[in-house]
Amino acid sequence: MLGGGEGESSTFSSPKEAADERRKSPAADVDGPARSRYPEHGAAAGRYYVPPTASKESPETANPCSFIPYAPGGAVYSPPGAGKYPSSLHLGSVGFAPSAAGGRSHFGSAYQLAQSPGCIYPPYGGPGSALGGMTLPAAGPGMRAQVYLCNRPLWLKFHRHQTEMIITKQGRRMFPFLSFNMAGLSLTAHYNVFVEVVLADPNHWRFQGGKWVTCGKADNSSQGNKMYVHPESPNTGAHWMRQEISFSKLKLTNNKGTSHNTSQMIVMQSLHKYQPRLHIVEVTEDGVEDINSDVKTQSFTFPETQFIAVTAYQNTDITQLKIDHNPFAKGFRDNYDSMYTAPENDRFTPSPTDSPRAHQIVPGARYTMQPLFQDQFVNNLPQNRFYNSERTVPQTNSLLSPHTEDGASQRWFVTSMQQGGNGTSTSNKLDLTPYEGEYSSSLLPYGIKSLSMQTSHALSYYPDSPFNTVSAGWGSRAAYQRKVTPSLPWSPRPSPTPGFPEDLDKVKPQIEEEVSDGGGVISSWTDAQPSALSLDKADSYSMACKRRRLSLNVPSTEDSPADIKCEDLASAASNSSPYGKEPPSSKAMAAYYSFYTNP
DNA sequence: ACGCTCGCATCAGGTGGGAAACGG
DNA sequence: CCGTTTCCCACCTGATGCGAGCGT
Repeated sequence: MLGGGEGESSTFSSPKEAADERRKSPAADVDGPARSRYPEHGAAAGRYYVPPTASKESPETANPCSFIPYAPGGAVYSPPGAGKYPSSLHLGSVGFAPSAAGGRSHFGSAYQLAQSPGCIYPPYGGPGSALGGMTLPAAGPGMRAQVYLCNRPLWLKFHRHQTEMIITKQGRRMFPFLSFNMAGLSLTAHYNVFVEVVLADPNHWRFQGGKWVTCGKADNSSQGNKMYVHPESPNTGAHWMRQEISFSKLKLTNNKGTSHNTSQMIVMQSLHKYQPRLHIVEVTEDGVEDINSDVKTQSFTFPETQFIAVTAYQNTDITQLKIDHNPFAKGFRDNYDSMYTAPENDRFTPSPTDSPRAHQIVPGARYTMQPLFQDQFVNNLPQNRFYNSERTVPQTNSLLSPHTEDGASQRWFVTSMQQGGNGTSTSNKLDLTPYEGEYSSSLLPYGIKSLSMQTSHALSYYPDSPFNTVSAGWGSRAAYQRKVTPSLPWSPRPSPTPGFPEDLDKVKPQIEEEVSDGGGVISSWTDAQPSALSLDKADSYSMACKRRRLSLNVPSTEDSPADIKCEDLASAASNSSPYGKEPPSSKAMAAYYSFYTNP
């Protein structure tokens, strides 16, 4: 029913067993042989990520969509001994690109790079603007991979307030968690996929006066695991590209001495800023690095996933976002019940009948939350139904599902970096421009066509969700129609809204504006979407926040416009193809899948 | 009888809040 | 003293098992 997922999972009697089995793989075992190739944890202390535009007071930083330091010539923190690796990791890959003459990295080197002290954020050499010109490379060896941050809109929401991640002794999951879609891998080649978390800057941080300020130097002596190998590693390119690759089980801890579950925990220090990085390493079939081959490692960095590790939340805006978006924190939502019992007129938002975005506007658990919730937790699907691990659902749904009303469905895409290639880019900003046309069709072969929308049961895990037909971008939502109650007043799709292209036309320029504009992004969006946002998501959200604690630094209401923008876009995209009976137009896709690229 | 779906109960585990403990 | 960390709590989700109901 679910294509390859079930078949593969059948190998193991349980997810745990499957994971254990995979862990036997040298590559998958972070403590095993493969791992031994990585200079261990202590070395990570010296690795920093320093955005070229460094100053946190700069507009670049202030703008969630422009904080990405892609300037090729950007400042890079380069501790002594950092010079060994190509400074090409940031938003790019090391290797794989056939043309990456100057930047290719040996397979083994990539690992070292991942673990070695020194700079991991080399100048971004991309052109900065791949707008519209981007196409997916044909599958095959030697091509560059593209990686999409599936839940990027959610990450952006958090990033605007400086994301915080709780760390505990026993380990705390990340929220949002990392979730990617991949493309451009060789279908038959085997890859290890893992996440590494490194210091983002050399500072120690503290929350003072309602904002984060640096406070001395970071403790470079941090020890412990910095890597989390995806439990499905190693696996084929086809496997990785089939559906979302999520790291929902990844845990963060401050317990350096922990000896159990080290493979699932990343050790970090409180009040330090970290930057997760995704690595894709081509390996042999048995998961061993092929040291005889060149250019086998690609690394991707999404600046919006940067976060400060804390043992207790500092910024109440972050707390509120967590509560609003993390289903496990539903118990802390104070309007959970009222959202259901309140009369239509008393709600914070009209029913979706009035607007396809209505469910995103209400702060209540089952309104605002659900789509994001699905996004993040689709990964918790019974693993044995898929790939025994943190998989979600087939990319089929995530890419073309019409049930993608939430902006989280958008995929934010990073192509592997072309070393020394088109180094003409002077862009210091994240290129969020929706890519045009060809991408959708190029990507389709990886499952979109092969899997039926109805085959996915991802939403079966949210049977009570009125939005379970809404793909939140975790991409993977498929219609779970059986349990959807058509009579629900907020039924996400009472009548698919036609005219998506028109909406899209409005949305796309706004996104571009957001990307290119520094701090004015939010306001511009707000101004541009007077009616689209008429449901006052912003107001709803702010109201919700007002009923709770409010942090001193940023008015909660500022969140809304940006949030809406992302969600609105996805919503528009989803409307273009009700229930997936027809794929979105290339135009829709262009706006729907914005991406980072550095060809 | 058998297979399937569904609803319910149970349990494990994740969540932030808040108080207490810790430590510089 | 104050900032940080730890622990416990109530609440929630998700996985699982069981039995009832239904159709073949």
